[in-house]
Amino acid sequence: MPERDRHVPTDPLAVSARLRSLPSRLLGRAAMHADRISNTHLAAAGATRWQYATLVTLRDAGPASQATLSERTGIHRSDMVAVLGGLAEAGQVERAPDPDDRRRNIVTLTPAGRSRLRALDHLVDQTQQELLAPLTPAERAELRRLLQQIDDHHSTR
Amino acid sequence: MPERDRHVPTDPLAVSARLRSLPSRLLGRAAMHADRISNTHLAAAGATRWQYATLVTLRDAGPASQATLSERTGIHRSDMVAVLGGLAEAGQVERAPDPDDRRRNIVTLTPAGRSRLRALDHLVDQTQQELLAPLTPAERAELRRLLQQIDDHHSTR
DNA sequence: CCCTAACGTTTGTGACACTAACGCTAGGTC
DNA sequence: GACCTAGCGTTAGTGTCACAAACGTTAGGG
Repeated sequence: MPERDRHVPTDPLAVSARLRSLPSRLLGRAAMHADRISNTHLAAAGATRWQYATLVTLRDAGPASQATLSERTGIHRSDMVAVLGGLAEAGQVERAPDPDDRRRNIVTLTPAGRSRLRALDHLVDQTQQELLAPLTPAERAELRRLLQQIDDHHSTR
Repeated sequence: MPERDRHVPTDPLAVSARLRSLPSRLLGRAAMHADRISNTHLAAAGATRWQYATLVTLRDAGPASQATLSERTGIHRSDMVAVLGGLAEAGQVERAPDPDDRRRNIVTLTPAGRSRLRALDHLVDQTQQELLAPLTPAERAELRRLLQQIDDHHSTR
């Protein structure tokens, strides 16, 4: 006796083609994977993405006030407080009042922070490899280029 | 008298090149822009991204239980409750117990939901245009392809 | 009759981006 | 001098998103 199609089994994998091709949705999902991967790896080393971004910025652009660090990293200044708190507590960063403007803190990378950063650099590179595993080198470069165009376009305005 | 360079003005725009080129960071920033744009437009129409995804999935893959809808949309089943609650309250969806399995609710798109969805389709298309404005049609297709590869690779495992 | 498992639901968690407000300090202008 | 405006670091709170844990209900197999 042939199966009566009660419920019309409705394959759960039948995702809408429109939904699957929406760029905003694809971006969200890819970013979700990226977040999960990099958070996992960084957490295993006892660090966070914000801490890494702050350390890199201090190394590449030099000591700066918290407000300047906020602009450079894109981390909100009210979140920067805790980030620097953690880094200072770990001795990777020094927060000293600016003698020329006592509203400011001048944040400096310590030797400990610098060596810590080298380890994290290595780790972050691995996460990028894992994230971009299915892409060829040329495709990775193209993806970077396209994403940078989108970010620039919506950031500068 | 020439300006003495106290503070070493430290251009706030001096973002680290390494940080700016990190794919995971670029993905996060692009997704942030995408979220902001689509949330703004959908909120103006009194809808959310989750509601839209659910409506589209119901239209394209047919009536289904909440659990099946969760798998198809990627929305967690504990969040799906409120989404369907909102849609049902607005009369865009009907939630009826499955006579063949009383654990399940069969969710169906109503005519009101269908016409509402047509309006949202239009609106969502506009957000994609706005998001991808700086890219050529060929670049948009390439971006979709690359993002889909990343998503597929990290979803199927 | 158990046992296992799936379903819908409620409650809570954590990361992220952001707003609002506060005390303090700097740098004018009257 | 007194006054005002604005930037700084800080705290507390908001909203979205993805998810975990647990509970009562129902199905179905040994």
